[in-house]
Amino acid sequence: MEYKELADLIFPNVKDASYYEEKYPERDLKEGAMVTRFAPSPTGFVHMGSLYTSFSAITLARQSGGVVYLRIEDTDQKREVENGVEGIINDFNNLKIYFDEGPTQGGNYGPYIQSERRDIYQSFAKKLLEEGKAYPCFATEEELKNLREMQELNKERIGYYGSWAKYRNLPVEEAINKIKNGEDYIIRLKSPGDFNNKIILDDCIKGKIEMPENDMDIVIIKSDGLPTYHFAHAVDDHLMRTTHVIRGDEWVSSYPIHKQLFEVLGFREPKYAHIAPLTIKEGTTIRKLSKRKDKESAISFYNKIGVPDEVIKLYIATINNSSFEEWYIANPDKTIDDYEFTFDKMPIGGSLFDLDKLMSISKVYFSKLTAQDIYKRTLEYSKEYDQEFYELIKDDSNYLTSLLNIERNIERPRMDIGSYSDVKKEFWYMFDTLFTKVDKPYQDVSYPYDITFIRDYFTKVYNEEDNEEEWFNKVKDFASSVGFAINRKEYKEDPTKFLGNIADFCSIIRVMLTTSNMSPNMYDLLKIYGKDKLLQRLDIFLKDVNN
RNA sequence: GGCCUGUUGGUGAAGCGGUUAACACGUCGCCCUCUCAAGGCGAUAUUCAUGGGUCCAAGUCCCAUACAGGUCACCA
Repeated sequence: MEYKELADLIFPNVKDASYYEEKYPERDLKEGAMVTRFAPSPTGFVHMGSLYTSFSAITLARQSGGVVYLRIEDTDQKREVENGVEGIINDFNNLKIYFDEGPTQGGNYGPYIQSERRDIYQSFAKKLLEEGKAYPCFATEEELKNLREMQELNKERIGYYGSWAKYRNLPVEEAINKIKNGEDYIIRLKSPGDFNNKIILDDCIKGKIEMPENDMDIVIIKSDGLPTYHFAHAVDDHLMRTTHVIRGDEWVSSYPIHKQLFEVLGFREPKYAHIAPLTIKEGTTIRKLSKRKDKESAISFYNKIGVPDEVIKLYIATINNSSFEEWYIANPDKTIDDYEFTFDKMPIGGSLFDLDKLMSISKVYFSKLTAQDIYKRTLEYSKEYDQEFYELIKDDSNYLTSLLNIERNIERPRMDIGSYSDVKKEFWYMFDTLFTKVDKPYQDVSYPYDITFIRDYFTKVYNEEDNEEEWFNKVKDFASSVGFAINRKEYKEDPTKFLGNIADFCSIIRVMLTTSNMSPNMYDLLKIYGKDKLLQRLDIFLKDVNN
């Protein structure tokens, strides 16, 4: 009776908890369907870590025929970021990642923003108060600090528990009086636990973990009337009928609190899957990938360098399930959606984030695209990030597309492009505007012999109409006539008999056009560039190199 | 400090009591080739942090030690 009076005094105008139990009934889903969620705080943007965790929640729900929803955990008003919620939702939209329920699309289990659920938490807190399972605590910051110091001094476990919990057994009338006097307070759980008891977390990923039972009188409602993470977790995941709580493994150690909360509230406990964090090496130490320190943590980083979102997803799938990569190599025509992700293939410890690996996945990804596709996306990319290149390619899709087609429509396509920005790096020399901008394009080029014969090749031999075989035969004939070996073995036997090998001859042409001795197939490049322009570049080349 | 977790090659990792210790990235050779990318072949862990133990048999189970990470708020 006294408890009831106290509860009514603290929360006079909230609905009975049973109201919410009825409002949010058990979901009608088929056997084995998982209900998962992604529950970020509204920091304003999505980063690799959140993408990684949400990926598991989403795929597991989808492939089991279940439901995944987005819940915003904004119970810390001090951490409020302007437009934080919108930012996150926008990022997910841009990545084409969709939730079944959430702040924007709604759903039957909302609201999906915790600050809008205040009354719900208070109803359940009131219920606990009425049952004597929670109590108001009037401890000041000062008192708590002293308590901590005392515990440190005595080498006791630190925290608000057992006999240290000063207000736990405060007579109810006194509590009522204090409240009526306007004293500040918060609501704490009256923990029924014993630290010497053992409980077991049967984690879907990590397996069985034994931990001591919780005996801390943790805060459930803060002085601003909002719940702590722990309390909100229990209430929300119960009411939203979550079956699998998939979250970062920094939460493992608070599991005893959560288990107890579910018990005290009379809720059925969900299954837990604790995901190991993405880590990064800094010098010799390994630490969690930080959204503030690490540039490769931001999705915008990949947008900027032109790595497609799909590649990020592929990379995440690769580290999320150890056998995905092998499967994907064996089934190149399938997509992520065709793969069945399972808990037992998820990493238990942290995974080191590896940008090299991501770029390698990207190259494979690009090699499967069509030239038209790459052109279209490069156009979009350069419009935003490289205006100069955009102007060069926007009105002539054929030119770039034909370049991108070199060695593409074959069984083993080229794998040298890993981002939209690589397109320019790969073909810049094919655009005169870019080429003439370079100060001395051939400054590092020199030959131990006179190369003016190359003019003869272009004026007398080179014919744009030739097919590749004819072209190469003529190259060989000409090279041979000016003193190059056209047979590798012959050249190896006695190099002094020749000016160089056929490869060296080809390299002169290649360097002339590209300034580099690495390039895609030369026959195609020459043909696409065109003979008239080749002669112009030849002039520049001979002038510069002879200097 | 308490509690929890992890430690397999240059890197990410597979492995669940008996395998030549997968696979991928990287690196290095050779082959192919007009170059590069790709591709083919091969080399990169006599050994799974260290020390004990259990067992006919241990990377795999147990115990210690070391190192690394997480967590111990009116933050999530």
